[in-house]
Amino acid sequence: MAITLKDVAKKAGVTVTTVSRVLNNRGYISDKTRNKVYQVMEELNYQPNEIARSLSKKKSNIIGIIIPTVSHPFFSELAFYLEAYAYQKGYKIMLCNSQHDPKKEKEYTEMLRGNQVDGIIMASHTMEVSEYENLDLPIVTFDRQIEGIPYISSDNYKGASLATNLLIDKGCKKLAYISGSLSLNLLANKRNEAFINIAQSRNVDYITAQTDMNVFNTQQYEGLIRNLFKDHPDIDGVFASSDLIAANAIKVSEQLNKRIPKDIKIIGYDDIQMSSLLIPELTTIRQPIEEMSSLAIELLNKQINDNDVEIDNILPVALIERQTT
Amino acid sequence: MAITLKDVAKKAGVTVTTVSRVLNNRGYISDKTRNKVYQVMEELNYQPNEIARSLSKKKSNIIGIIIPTVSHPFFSELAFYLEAYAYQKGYKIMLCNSQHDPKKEKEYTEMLRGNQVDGIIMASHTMEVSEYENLDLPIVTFDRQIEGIPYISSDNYKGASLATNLLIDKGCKKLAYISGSLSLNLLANKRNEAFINIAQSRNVDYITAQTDMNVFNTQQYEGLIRNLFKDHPDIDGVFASSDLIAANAIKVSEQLNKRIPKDIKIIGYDDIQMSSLLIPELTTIRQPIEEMSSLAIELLNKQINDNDVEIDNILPVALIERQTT
DNA sequence: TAGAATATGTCAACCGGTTGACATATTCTA
DNA sequence: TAGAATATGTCAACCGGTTGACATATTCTA
Repeated sequence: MAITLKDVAKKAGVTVTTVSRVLNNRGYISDKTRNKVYQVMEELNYQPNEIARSLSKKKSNIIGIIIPTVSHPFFSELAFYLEAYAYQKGYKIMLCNSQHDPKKEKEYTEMLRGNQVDGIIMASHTMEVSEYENLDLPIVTFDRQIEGIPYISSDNYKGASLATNLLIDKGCKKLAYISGSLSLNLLANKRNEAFINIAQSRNVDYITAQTDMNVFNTQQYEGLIRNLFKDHPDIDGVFASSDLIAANAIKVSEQLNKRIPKDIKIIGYDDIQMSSLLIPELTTIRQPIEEMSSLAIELLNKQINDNDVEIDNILPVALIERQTT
Repeated sequence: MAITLKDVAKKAGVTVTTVSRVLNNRGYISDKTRNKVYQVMEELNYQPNEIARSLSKKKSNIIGIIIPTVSHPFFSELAFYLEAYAYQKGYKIMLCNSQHDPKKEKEYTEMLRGNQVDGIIMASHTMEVSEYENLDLPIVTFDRQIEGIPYISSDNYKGASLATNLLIDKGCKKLAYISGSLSLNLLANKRNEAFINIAQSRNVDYITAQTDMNVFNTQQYEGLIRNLFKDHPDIDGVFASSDLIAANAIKVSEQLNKRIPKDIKIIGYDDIQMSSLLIPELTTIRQPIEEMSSLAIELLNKQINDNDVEIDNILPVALIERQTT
């Protein structure tokens, strides 16, 4: 049977009010009484019931994170840092994999709302803007700009510019930009925009290709890339919107006997840990995943505590040159 | 201000008892009343307060998962499936990254206990056995055998046998087994055992190398492997205890101009998604990550519902031959 | 028509902790 | 010594939902 605050009070010879005062560092408490209470709690292996505390204080200290899939390397790293920084600030993380399915996204937000989470970090973006209005919760989004909601993004335009210019500077004549679906109005779509703008302004031939919305696995990436390379064998420069897509492009290039970087140069986006593990090591645009995570928790925490926050949070990217260019 | 059950009852013209009956499908409720209540809940955008329900029902429907780090590809995949299967059964996942730190592991279990989780899936194993006894919670462990606690593992001995025999059958004369720390008494250590047994019984020269306990990143793997290859340049067969370590071995081999599989053959363990993305594609021992996850949730669910469960759950492995052997 | 079945209401205790308002006791300070 | 400061207790309402026990009303069935 679970030990309650009442048991602690009884054994410590004080009232539940006193125990609560000790726990919440509220009011006057002598060191003698405080130590006695802590000692009894330890003896009884007492753990305050966070559910009861949440109900009473109307604060759960739980943050929900909704991501497309935690098995994707970018999001697994993001989840790792989010949890670490959240924990430092006394929050717990509830993990939700939406697989970019609007229905699941909606379900998860409802679930999180019912669980009285203190806030939501939204890194999955298929829900309609209007559906955010019903939430009445602190929210931080990644890569999506919604009126009144603070968002975090890396400088996508700059990143894509760096990548596209590098490919051109290194002599590429036919560029390809490979990404996930552009049908969501995400800030990451600026990568596509920059790619096109720069290719056009520098008079370089280019093509773009997108996956379907909920594509995160290797077979589908491979298929798309293989077809692209078959249809456009003169592609000699690839900019991919993620390192994972880039890794697939490396793979297909190898299979088609395109030497990297001699015959084809490849640039990714993210700089996930895996990118330096590839052979050849991937040149990529680095998103500061850890900083983004830390900032997300900071922004959310501020909102939870009714502090003002910056709405627009664009973090700098960096070009990380390795062996694919 | 949050809508409560009371508001719903008032607007629907029934009592809170009736609304509760509708919500919990308890007692007699006419279809007319049921529909009316649901309609009002929708109009008011009412979401039952799961915190209050958890306190009342003494069931949170939350499962804690403690893993070394979700950014490791094996654990990110595991976390993905755990969350998916848990959600199907009405559970929510609280994510905890322990980084194989005993102190953090202890903290997380305490935190989860305070949050009244219905159970814990433990895939991080530095806590003393005695510390599990205080938990009084349904638990499932991965890869660790603790008296009275159901565990899940793949057939480590079989997997390592398949790998070691394959290397020898393919002509390797000097084998190396590279793994994480063996100082924890984990079932995965049977891989080491099998490796040594088979090498010895088949009279093949071998060596083993281990990382420190909390090593999960590439630089440290690389350093260890590079030193190993430098000190033992005749190694021509590598069995790694994870695909991630194997990927590093591939990398270092390339750097040292060891051709794969001609000069050196490499086998991993896990068959994470990344393994087929490597160049050359990795031969590995497949752990059925999805099945293990599904089973873990099943075992935990049964315990939560006071049903008997199997303690020993060893899942079969498979040899997946690709290009590194 | 009597009794059973269906349907909803009344009532209040319960889950485990929090907290405001005030009372009481003791110690400290000017 | 009076008043302030420190320290703990008393009391009960509160958080939002659940539920048992019973009452009351209506409808159905033999």
